[in-house]
Amino acid sequence: MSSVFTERKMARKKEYNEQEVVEKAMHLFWRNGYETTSMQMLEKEMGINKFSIYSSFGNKHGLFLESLNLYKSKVSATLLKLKNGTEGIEDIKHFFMDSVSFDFKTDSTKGCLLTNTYNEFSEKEDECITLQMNTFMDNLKSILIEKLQIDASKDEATILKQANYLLLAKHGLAAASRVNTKQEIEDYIEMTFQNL
Amino acid sequence: MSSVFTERKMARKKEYNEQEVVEKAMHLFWRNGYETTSMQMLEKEMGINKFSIYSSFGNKHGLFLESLNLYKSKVSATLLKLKNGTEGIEDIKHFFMDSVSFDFKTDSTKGCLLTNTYNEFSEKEDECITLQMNTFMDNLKSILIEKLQIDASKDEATILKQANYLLLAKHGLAAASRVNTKQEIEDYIEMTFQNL
DNA sequence: ACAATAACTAAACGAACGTTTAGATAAAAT
DNA sequence: ATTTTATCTAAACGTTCGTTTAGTTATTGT
Repeated sequence: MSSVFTERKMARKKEYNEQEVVEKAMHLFWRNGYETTSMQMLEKEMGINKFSIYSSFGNKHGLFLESLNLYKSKVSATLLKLKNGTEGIEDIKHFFMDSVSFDFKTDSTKGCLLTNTYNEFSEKEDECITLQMNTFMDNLKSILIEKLQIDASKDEATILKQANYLLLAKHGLAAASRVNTKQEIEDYIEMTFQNL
Repeated sequence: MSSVFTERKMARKKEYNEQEVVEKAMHLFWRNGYETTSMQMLEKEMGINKFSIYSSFGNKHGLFLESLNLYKSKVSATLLKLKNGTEGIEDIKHFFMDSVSFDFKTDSTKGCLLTNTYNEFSEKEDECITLQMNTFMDNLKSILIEKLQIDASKDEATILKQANYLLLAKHGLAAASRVNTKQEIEDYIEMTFQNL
């Protein structure tokens, strides 16, 4: 995304807002995945020409990274809420609920963009995406550990075990939000937290 | 796959065994997914020409279906073991362990072909694959319900809830087998069954 | 007013995809 | 031995992909 500082001499104004078109691109990637989404589809959905896409985002991959960042910025609110919580496991449970609500809000059949991306790119060899994914996962894991540590009675091994358990549960949860009903998912969350 | 009965007059013998080359195709699909695996890669891996692939399996999609069937036939042993078990939840737990062992046996980074396929095609609209996946999932779910019903003290609602929980857990498990260590996965299974 | 230039449209690019086909080869049938 | 035909090789097919480019339009600076 070109900075405002790099636009020295402006001969003609852009007829679109970059943030707005990224939002549209994000929804398309969210629904269809990276590979299945073609430049043609993006052109149509974003309402701008291929040339404009390339001049603003470099290439398809760059646009996808911007879409990922936008998604992350949108979920950062719920993540921050978890981070600032003081009630330990209850905060994590609320985070799970919030995540499901977020992914259900706009469209119930898309799941979590990050998890979808994680799945799609685990087969590929894309260092850039892999790094982004691992960073996010590691960050989430460390927050989970932090919350679990609030209960001082647990030893380090138990905490790590439970953090892993929750991370995998979150993964299954994201996948489920594309096929299961909201009730089934809430039941799943309920059961997941029964044995912590 | 052409039946032996359709080969009325054989003018020249096939230089390959169809079951053998499907096995090789399956491993390629397993590792890379459907879309990422190209006919060129399949040619090389299977050791036969594109013409031979098309004459034996119709097209890429047909070959993939055969690969799925082969995979299912391979996991059917562990599924049968679960079906014939009499110890309820303990059988399910063993089934989870067996599944992980199976997917770890050949290569630790491929996960479960069925789950991978389920993830990849959930975005697409492929009735044939979707039907195959749903059939398998429904079948597994009914078996889980059957095993949970062995404990007569549980009411129907609890059983359905637990079956869903286990189905989602199995999904998370399959995804995990591509990134987590065997120890982490066994810990996860242990925790999953703590409150059933 | 006019030159400079960024943003637009639309066509074309080369590469890769899944699929088909023309022709050579080898085994069976007569 | 010759014809027939299934299987082989290898080249080509038409599409679609992501990407680039040539040419037009609109805004800015002088």
